[in-house]
Amino acid sequence: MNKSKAAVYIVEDDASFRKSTERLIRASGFDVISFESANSFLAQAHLRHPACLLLDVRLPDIDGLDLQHKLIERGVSLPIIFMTGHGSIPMSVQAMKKGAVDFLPKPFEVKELHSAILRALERDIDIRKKEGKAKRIRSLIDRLTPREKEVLRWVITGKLNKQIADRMGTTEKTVKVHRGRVMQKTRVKSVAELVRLAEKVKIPPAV
Amino acid sequence: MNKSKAAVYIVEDDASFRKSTERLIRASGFDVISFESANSFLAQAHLRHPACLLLDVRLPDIDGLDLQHKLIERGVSLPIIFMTGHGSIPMSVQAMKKGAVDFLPKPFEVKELHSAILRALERDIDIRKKEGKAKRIRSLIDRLTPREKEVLRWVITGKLNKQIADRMGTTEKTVKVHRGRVMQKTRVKSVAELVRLAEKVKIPPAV
DNA sequence: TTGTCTATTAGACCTTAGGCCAATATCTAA
DNA sequence: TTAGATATTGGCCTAAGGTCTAATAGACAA
Repeated sequence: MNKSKAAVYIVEDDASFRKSTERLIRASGFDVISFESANSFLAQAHLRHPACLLLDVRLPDIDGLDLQHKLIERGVSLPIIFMTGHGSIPMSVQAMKKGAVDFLPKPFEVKELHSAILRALERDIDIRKKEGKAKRIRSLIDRLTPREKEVLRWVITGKLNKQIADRMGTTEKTVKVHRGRVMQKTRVKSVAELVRLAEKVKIPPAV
Repeated sequence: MNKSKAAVYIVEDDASFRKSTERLIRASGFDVISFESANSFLAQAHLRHPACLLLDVRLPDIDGLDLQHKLIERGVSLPIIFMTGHGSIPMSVQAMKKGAVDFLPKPFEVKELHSAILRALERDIDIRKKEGKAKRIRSLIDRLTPREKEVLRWVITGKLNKQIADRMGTTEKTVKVHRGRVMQKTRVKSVAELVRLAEKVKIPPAV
């Protein structure tokens, strides 16, 4: 949406390079928050969004690639653009395999950096949107009782109430009640919507 | 499945390197089919599968990266492993961005090549499986008449027959008939299955 | 011209789904 | 012990889905 409010995190130990890059990015209309080490960045409790990370590979404490790995492990899906003065092909390949948006050898063109940032921010917006949606859906589904969840899985499998009752060892009447509550609690008005909802949070159909 | 029958295509102009690589891969139990130029590879009418492509970046006719691009344009989803003696970081990054499985600077370890091939073949199997499934589904859906397709889209949106009839300017009866035929032709027994089917071939719900 | 495919509609009939009200039983937390 | 959540079932009634038979009509191909 409003990209002028987007944040670009920079983790770079070379002070002069960091500052000049900072100025450059600010000039493009982004907010910049910089760090001179990986750990000081990790100490950040809260990340803004949309945002992306401009990351130097060689750092005093943690290697840039290791930081990338740590973020993935923690489930932080912040798009990363690597910068490096002494990179190698295997290094760049590894970074890209793990989902980096780009890998820029210093010195690089301002245009390249700018386009990489735009791509990274777009990706962040995309991811956040999906994550947000999945979160909202999960919170709805968490309100279902165990029995209701069971019915949900059979319903999205396409089974009739009668069949569900058989498999669950109960009566059709009971299934109907559970089913009705599932529809209420998940706020959908049709099985089709329910199936789509379940897909988004990867609830598999029952056996 | 049976990886011993997998094919590895090699496109490499350096004859000695090509032959030694060929031997190496054959020793791992794969079939190898090699070419000394991109065009001779492109002339191949039919690709085997599972398979992957070991591609040199610098070639006499077409650049390896351009070949990758051409394959993508043609909708050929063959996993590619690049090899190169004079590569650069931007080159490897570009290749990876476009979906290469790996990018190996010569000389590389046999182990690396081997693991890259295994990953590439697995990816190919995955892709083929999905493509095959999508193809089968599309062939089912192609047998639907225009009117039936229209009904299909409304059904997977979760609309009632009555509502569909309104929007299509016809009667509920007619919708029921179309709907019944859609279920028959697509061989599903429930709306839930139909929704899942449509998802797999990316048929969007109606407005 | 004839025949097939497609689209449309009707009527009859049966099955499913879903909502409303009421009641019972269990279990847990306050 | 009591209130609340959960699971269960029944009866009753309406709406919606699904199938079958049958008929009409236009488009297109042999």
